[in-house]
Amino acid sequence: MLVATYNAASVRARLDLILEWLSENDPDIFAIQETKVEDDKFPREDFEDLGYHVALHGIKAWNGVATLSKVEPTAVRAGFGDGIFPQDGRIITCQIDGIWIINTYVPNGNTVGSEKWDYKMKWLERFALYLQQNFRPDDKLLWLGDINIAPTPDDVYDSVKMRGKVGHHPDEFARLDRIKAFGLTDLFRQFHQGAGHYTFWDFVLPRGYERNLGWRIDHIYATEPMRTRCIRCEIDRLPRERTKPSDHTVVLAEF
DNA sequence: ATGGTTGAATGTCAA
Repeated sequence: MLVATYNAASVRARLDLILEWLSENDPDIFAIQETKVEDDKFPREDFEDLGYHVALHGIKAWNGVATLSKVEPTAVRAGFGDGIFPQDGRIITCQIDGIWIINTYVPNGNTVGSEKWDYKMKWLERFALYLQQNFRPDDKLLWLGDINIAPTPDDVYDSVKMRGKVGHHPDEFARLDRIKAFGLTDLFRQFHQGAGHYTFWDFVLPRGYERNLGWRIDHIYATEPMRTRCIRCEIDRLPRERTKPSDHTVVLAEF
């Protein structure tokens, strides 16, 4: 089984790129973040034509998550399902072929100390609670998406410069540790060590991709029953090298 | 020193 995740930075702007990637790689599950489109405008048919079911939680203009799967998803839940936390297109959960798939677009946080930063902290705390209240560590479960945290010094191009900034801050590390304490493992680090493995390169930095000024902020986490079944986890840089790319690229895991 | 790019929407914000 092949599972992949991709922050598309607009699913419509990236439609041809995604359709080609799906045709070439034939994943069983493909999680998209930052779809930037309401559900009734999502290009559903293009994916259905390739044999995918589509589970959506989109809003107008920003955010938005979509989970595509060859096997029909069940128990689809958009948002945290508590009627309290904002339904802002950042989390969609479903069960696919007996495996829980939680696809998230974690808030960016903008700048440390801002209102958006506070929301990111609260969101991460809410997500830790969501795991504890809805799942067990011995469930077959994957958490994947744009996590918006580079958790170790190897996960960002200049850790000394970025430490204490948004995306590489101790308060983020602590909250991610608490989430992982549920029983989740970062699959990429099961197979690859060291610096330079990134999933996002900021458009703003001149020749940022060519100079590999990146961040590893798109992750796939697994509970123990899925970790032991994982045989491969890779970053595919090809989508980032295309014309009109997203600023992120695809991360994939095989089971 | 606060630049630079992209997408959605058409103001300007979010990333």
